[in-house]
Amino acid sequence: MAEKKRLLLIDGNSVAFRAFFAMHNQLERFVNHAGLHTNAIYGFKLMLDKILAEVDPQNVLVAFDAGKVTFRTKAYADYKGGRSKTPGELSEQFPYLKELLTAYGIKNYELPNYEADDIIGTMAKRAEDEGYQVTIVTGDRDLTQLTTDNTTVAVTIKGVTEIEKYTPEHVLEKYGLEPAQIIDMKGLTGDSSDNYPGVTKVGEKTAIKLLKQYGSIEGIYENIAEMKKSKLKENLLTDQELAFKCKELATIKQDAPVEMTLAQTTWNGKDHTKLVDFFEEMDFKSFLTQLDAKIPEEGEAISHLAVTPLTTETFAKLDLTPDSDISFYLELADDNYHTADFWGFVFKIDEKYYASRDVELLKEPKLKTLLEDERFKIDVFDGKQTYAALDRLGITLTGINFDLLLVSYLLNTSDNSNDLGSLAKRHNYLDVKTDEEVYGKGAKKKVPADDQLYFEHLAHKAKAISDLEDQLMEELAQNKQDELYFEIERPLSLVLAQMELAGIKVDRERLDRMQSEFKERLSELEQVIYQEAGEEFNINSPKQLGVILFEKLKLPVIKKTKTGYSTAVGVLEKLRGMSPIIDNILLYRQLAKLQSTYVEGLLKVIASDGKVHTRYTQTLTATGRLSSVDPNLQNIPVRLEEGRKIRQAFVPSHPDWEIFASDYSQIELRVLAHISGDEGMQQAFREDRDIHANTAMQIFGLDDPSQVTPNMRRQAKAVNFGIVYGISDFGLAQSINSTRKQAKEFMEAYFASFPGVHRYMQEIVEQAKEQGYVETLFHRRRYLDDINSRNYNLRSFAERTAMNTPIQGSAADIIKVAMINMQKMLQKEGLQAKMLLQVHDELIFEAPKDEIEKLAQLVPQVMDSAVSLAVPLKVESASGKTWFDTK
DNA sequence: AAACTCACG
DNA sequence: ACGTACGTGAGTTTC
Repeated sequence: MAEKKRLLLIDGNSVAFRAFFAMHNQLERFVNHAGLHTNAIYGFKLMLDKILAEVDPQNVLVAFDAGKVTFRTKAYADYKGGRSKTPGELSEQFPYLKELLTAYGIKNYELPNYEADDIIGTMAKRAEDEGYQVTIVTGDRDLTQLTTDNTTVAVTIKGVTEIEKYTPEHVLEKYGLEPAQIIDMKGLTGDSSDNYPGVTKVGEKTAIKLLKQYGSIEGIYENIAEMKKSKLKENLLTDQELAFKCKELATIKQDAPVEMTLAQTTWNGKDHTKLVDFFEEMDFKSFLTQLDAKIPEEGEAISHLAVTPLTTETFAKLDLTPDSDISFYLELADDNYHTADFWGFVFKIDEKYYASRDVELLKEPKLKTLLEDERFKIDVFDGKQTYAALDRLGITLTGINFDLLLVSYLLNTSDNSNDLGSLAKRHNYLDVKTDEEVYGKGAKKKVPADDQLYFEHLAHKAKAISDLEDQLMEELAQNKQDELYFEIERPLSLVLAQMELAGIKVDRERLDRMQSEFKERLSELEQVIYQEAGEEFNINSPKQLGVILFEKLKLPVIKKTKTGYSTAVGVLEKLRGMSPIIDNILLYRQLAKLQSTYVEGLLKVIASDGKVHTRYTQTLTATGRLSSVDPNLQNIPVRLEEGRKIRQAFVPSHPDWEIFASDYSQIELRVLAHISGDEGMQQAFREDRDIHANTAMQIFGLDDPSQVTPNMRRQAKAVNFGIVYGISDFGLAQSINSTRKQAKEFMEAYFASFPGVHRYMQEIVEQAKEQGYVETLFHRRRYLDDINSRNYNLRSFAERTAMNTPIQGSAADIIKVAMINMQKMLQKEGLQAKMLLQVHDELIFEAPKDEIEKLAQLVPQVMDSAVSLAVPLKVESASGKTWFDTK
């Protein structure tokens, strides 16, 4: 069967609105030389590119609303009444949006008396009758009523380039309704944005329930006599006329007098000249560069580069001076650079490229010097990885200048892909493929056999590093992030590499013993649980466990997940005492976790030197924290005694050495006291008071610490946590197992006691809404795209993030500074001690016994002088034979 | 690959 | 009317 023709229909007003508000926080950054706002045009263009590439349509039409008066306003005077006026910054963009469409070769259409929806409905119907496959793009979920087997409705979510596609199956899955029933639902619920009310007290949930039972509004009223007396029935009867009216309003016309024919919507592609003119007029520089990059060869083709395969013979050609512009890229077979096979390397030296598969060449004096002599400044992608991998070849990388990965992350902490190709694309640099494109993925991943193809890919990487340097460093400077890069992140990358390379010694025998102990206890527990359940099942399967607990044993269901019963710890704890099986399951879970994740997990990653070498991800978290992988050494158990014993397996790498650990006490709350300027809180820290007890006194209105009960302190501690996380009454209530009302009272009492904190919370959210991002003490920046969203959940989440990120992120900044200073200090003092681990607010070392005393003095001193805040930083230390003993 | 659960700060 | 505490990584089951 021949492939169907495809028609793309776009709801112009709706998508423009979405684009405008999605980029609302960027509003003032998108203004062209003539003073025109361009954010909606920009967003619209991104959406167009994406959907055109995806659908590859033969016909395209963008429909617009013609004006305020439509047949709906005639039928219902208040239709769309009370809707706030379109902002001037948006309405001025519409004429240019139409210009954009013209340049894209796309027709647009509007029809007096009708809305864009009706044009779309009508065209969709006509096209379907002609055997087309139709895709509709809109920001308005109401259009899902048009969904059929041949019409897909793509609703923009979260900005404009992400879409959710509705097929009849998806509508059914999402609402439990047929597409045609959407209008019945709207009739019942009304639509506040269109200002028609529907039936009193009927929301989505109720509407869906009614429609599942009666099929349609008509069906409901035919059977209403049989419904038993209820408030709902009363409301349905009172608002009967309204329900039918609203259904009519919600129904999209499929027979509007649209004059545009299907044939007239044929799409013949973009008009390149017009596009260039238009982008120039809009000052869309990045789009212009993209056009240029794409001109040489139609489509996705990448330019060719001449690469010299490097051999001992071709060394002679290398023309090097310290002034040379050098980029270096080392290719590895997978992302564990401590163990990965070497695939090759490339140098860009001025305008020439040299590549080889044989990394042994790097050991040749000429190249080794190039990498090790600090007079040569080298640009890289991921300096930490390059440093650590070269260390395996006995080479110490020195003179790192520009680190593309690191700089790109600092510019936007949400951009955390670590593929050079994808990362370059996000900076509008398209002349390098992704690794997946060149190497394939998963089991199929392999290095290309063809030298030409492979070396060119490497060369393009080196070129991208080099080409992006100026632009990104400029942006860094504009953001006032130079210090963050030069003084913190870049030096830190080498400190981290050294810590990873040092690794921490693991006592394999100890883990082996734990493994057999856990194995025995687990199988005993297993038998007991089977007995109590009356049958054998997989205890590790939440699904099977749910059936046992809630169906067979008929225990009450506390919480559901989207696929079934929740069996999480919180739930099981509520069921305690109702059946002996619960305690056994909890214990089983605890031991199974320790066994699989920690005992067996750790045993699996012990290297041949008897150590584990984690990798710290420096460019991942949105807040600036590190993370640790393979293994994760930042979540080794500590809270429960049983789990804490895992730490006995972490030992010094030499006899007569010890483990030494120091941690910041309450660093996040101290940071908060500093940045909020709250006098009372600062005072409490200056006097080194128990901060949770202090909070308890404040919120319970006590005047003496002796009046603070353990329970009050516990609740106050939860409030302090809540404050750091960006408080919500709901979240706090959950954490102290209390009511929302109670939580709200705590919050109010807290804010009354700490007015500076209250003011900070309001101001930071305000600031985030205005500039679209928040910053830490050292100008680490996190963009909050949803901060002005109309979606309550998205917006609330962004608001909490705005409150939390400067706190969590500044604490991360501080310990990073401490780490750099510490590494220098160890060197300066000529100590053998080694810094091994960082766990967000603590540093872990190993050292000869006779250096411990010195460390106990030095480490806290370095840590608490990392920055100077309005409150002192407090550091606590401990040492012992194993990590377990540093308490 | 997604969902669930649970370990850490 | 709605559903959230902030930031992570990893193991197991299920589809």
